[in-house]
Amino acid sequence: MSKAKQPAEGAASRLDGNALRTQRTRSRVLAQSLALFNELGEAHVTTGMIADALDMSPGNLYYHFRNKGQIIEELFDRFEQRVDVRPRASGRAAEAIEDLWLYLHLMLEAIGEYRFIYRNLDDVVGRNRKLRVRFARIVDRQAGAIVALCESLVGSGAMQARPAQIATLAQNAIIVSTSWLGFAAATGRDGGEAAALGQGAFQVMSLFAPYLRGEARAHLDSLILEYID
Amino acid sequence: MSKAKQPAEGAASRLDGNALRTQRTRSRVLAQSLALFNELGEAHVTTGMIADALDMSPGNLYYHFRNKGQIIEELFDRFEQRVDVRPRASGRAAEAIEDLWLYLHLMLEAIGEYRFIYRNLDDVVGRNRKLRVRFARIVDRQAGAIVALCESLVGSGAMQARPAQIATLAQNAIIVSTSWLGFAAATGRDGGEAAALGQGAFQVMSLFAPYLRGEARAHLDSLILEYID
DNA sequence: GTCTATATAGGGATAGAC
DNA sequence: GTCTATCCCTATATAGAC
Repeated sequence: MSKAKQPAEGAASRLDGNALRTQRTRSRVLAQSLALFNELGEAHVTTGMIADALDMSPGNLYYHFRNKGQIIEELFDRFEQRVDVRPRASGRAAEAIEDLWLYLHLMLEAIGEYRFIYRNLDDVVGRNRKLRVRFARIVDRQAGAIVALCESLVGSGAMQARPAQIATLAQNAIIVSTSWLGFAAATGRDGGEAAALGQGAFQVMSLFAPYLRGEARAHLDSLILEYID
Repeated sequence: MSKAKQPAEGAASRLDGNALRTQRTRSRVLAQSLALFNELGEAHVTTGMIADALDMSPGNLYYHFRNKGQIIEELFDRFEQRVDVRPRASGRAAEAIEDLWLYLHLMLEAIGEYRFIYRNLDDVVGRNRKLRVRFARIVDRQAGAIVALCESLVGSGAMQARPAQIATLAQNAIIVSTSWLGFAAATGRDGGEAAALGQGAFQVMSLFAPYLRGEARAHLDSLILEYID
């Protein structure tokens, strides 16, 4: 499926100095692109800006990447791996709520690291058939993970919710996680990325609160208070 | 604050035939722009496409509007008026839940009509200082309206929630309302605008369900079932 | 008020030297 | 592998005739 990306490969298949250098340059481009995309929005970052930031010529950048779309797709690859986390699912009630907390926390961190994807979902993902399908699959996995965590909570008596409610709850949790950063930016209240992330975690966790029972609910409240200071 | 927009005004201040025609042309441009923005996304609609769709020359379009940004701002004006709805707030419990339902429904409709704003919040609103402030004010009003409706529900015993919970709930309701359409499009499951809107209403209303008590909750469930068929 | 023609600018991408 | 130079296209916006 994936073809060789570098032209100079037929002669020597060993990883010589040049190949290493190539890989390093590609990585630098990806890292710099991610930083600029996150800061300015993908559409407002030109290939020239990326090259400039690396003291590199535009031509050289295009030696390593066919086009701008390829940079985006490779960043999406990395995000896809980064976000593919199997949640821990311990049986005990006291830990189940922390499992949920941990999982959502990891998701929000990953979203923050690759927020250019979420800042403009429509342009980055919505218009690219391949990415749209892959993104939908990521969302499905996330929903599945959240549902499993909720079922674990229900099993231990810490949560009270019917399957249909859990499904809707999981959807809403993903929507809020997905949209919070962009929403905060659009209303101009992000006030720093760290603050926005903490507030986002609070918003997401509060979705689950009304379904929790007994000490699980108190436990969640304390986790929230701890997190947002 | 707002200067005269048409040059031919010093001579005759009465509304003669030309002035009427001008206004009509401006309206046609705005309507066509809205349709195209909603369909393709603001960034992907050129002034030439708008002119073409109206069998009009680009030059003529620029006679009526200084630039593309002005079209966007005037559409935002219309949206701002469209969305500025004071919710009804009746005292009785049975009606209070319908007041909330009605208000959210109206919001979702308005968002659907001007979905190009929400489809790409960052580009349309986030980068324009004036629009960003105005959008934040709209969100504040919406939050205030939802909070008031919830307080009314609490007062009549139909809802059980503390003020802090209500504030967070209102925020989440706005985030889901705001983001649902874009999210559905990005995951490729919108399956028609009407369906997406109904599903969005369902997602939003389900946020309130766990805080409702007694027959109010049953009432909401029936409203939801009715709405999504 | 509307048109045609065009100036202008930016950014993606390529050619060819080194 | 990297650079310089440049092509090419698209889109905003303007000039000036009718």
